[in-house]
Amino acid sequence: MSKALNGRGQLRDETRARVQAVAHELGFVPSAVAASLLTGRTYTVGLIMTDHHGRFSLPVLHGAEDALGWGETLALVCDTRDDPIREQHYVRSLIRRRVDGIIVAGRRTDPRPPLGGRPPVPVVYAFARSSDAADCSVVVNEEAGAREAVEHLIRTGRRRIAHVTGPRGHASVRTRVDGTRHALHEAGLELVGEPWYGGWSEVWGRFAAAALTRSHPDVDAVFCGSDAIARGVADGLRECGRRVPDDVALVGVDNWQPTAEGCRPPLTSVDLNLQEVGRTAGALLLRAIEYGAAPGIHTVPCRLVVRASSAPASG
Amino acid sequence: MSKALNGRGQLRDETRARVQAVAHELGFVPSAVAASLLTGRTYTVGLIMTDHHGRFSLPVLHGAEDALGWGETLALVCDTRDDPIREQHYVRSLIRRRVDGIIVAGRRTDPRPPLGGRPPVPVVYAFARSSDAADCSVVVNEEAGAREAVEHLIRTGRRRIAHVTGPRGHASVRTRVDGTRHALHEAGLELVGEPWYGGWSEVWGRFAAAALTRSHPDVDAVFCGSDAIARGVADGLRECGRRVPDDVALVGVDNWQPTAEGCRPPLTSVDLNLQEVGRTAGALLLRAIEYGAAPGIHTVPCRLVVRASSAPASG
DNA sequence: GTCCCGGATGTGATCGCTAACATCGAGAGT
DNA sequence: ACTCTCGATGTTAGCGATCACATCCGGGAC
Repeated sequence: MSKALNGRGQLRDETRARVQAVAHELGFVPSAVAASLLTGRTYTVGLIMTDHHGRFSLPVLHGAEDALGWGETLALVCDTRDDPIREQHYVRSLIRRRVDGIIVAGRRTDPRPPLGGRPPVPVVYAFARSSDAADCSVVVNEEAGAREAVEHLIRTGRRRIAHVTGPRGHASVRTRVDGTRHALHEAGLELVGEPWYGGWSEVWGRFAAAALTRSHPDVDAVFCGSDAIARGVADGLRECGRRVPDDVALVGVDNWQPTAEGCRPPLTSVDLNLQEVGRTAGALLLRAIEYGAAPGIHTVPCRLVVRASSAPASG
Repeated sequence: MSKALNGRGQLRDETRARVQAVAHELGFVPSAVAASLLTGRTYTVGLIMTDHHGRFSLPVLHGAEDALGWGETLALVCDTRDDPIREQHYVRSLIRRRVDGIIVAGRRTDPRPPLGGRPPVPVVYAFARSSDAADCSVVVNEEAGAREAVEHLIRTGRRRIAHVTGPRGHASVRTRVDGTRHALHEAGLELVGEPWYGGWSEVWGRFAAAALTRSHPDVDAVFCGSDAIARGVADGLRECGRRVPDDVALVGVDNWQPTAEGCRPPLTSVDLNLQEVGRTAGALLLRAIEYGAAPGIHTVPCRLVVRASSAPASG
């Protein structure tokens, strides 16, 4: 019977067909539970996510689903709401369920402490790497992303480039500042003023735009640490009488559709390729499950999505 | 042993403690797989979602997680990307895995065809009800939400109220128009002009605001079909020289933080209570699993979140 | 006619746990 | 003192698959 349904043993085609027909007739569906008990594989992985807006975790989940083969392997999704107790709880629950592996999707790119509870299965950290270098992590190459954004601005004729970004404490913020400086330096340019550290919000973007216009009226481009900031900057600049992109070009980060396309003008943005992060994490996890762990930090490139906000200067 | 760890059989406390201690020492974790095989319950449910931004599904997932008791019962998440083939595939996969039940989270409120494949387990539809009335669905009371929004506007002194909303084809759009008309009628008022049907985007909101200002310059409030539209309307009105909320009050729908709080001024919005929808769906599913199905359409109320955009008229 | 061979089919042990049943032992009732 | 009972502990079948092995059968070779 198992032979007929899985096509494993050797038996006549006709027999196989008959068994399958009867099975279908009876609505019989073999139990994956019983198979798991014997083989030790559940074809199920845990996906631990820590952000409940899902702005980062969801694309990761989708990528992972792709890699896990649409239902071949399914994901048990656990939202920890950033609570270590809950995380611990979920990990135990996953272990009890004998998942084949675990993906941990972060919310910030700062390294996070590895999963507690000594999971006896492979773990892959996605987006936020584990602070233990012996773990397997998949991260976005944010520095290259920032560099690409700035190079794009330079290529389209901008020279006086400022950087308005999020809170100093975030690893992403520092990395993006480094990338920005690097790209400018390579082109023989300097950042206009210091980086403007603030929040991730539009309000901060508007405020920064006003201040920036006062202190550096000659700025002709702003690279922003997020789409929300960029959108605030766009509105702020417009209200100060600067035209985007004619007077000032803008590039954001996240390529978050609602913000990037609602912005006036639509926003050029660095896409963090989170789906690809998820896909890579899923693929690495599968490989780790079958052939053993592949520790290290795996990097996925960003992708610059060009829209109207960074059109070449009219002059 | 099973008795000691689950505290089920009757045995001396000391024995129980000793067994537990040794088990912990050895890092022994009992296998839920084996238990499921025997008891027939996996303490796992399927969550089928159809929107991959997750703007609707994710809150539903969180609510469901609450109801399912943080790890007591976990959810296998499947994103169908609105593809019936993939949905079918996932359902089969869930059945093979012997999930205890399935939650189907929609993306639009229009009734959807019930799940194919005759799942032998309870199914609860969340947000989008099943078109089969014999199924169990949890939906938001959008009409009451619209009514509440309009009543709020009336209570704060508005009389000339217009409605800018999404595409005519959507059930939500029709329901919200009905709620709006109903509330106005009860107060002895009439909608200013016809409802403005369009898209869900900011662009449409901006366009509609300009047109509305031209055709009905005396409008003192706009109830919008979504936060994105409302935000567009806010920008459009401002550019036509109307002040929000002094001249025109605004209310949106979705209470989607980034949009509602990024808006100038911050947006009063009807919260669809999706988390509560998820919680109810989870609770109903558990009840259905243990005591049999509770068919019918269960309704969850909306919640009006008041922000600056609907402050009473200054005059 | 007998033997052997290979493909087709049947059989049973096993995965890890639970629940029902068997057993055991000590204190109480007669 | 003997049984009776009840609470504590030990034993075992079986959940539903898989896989290795046993069996079976027909045909070809000798």
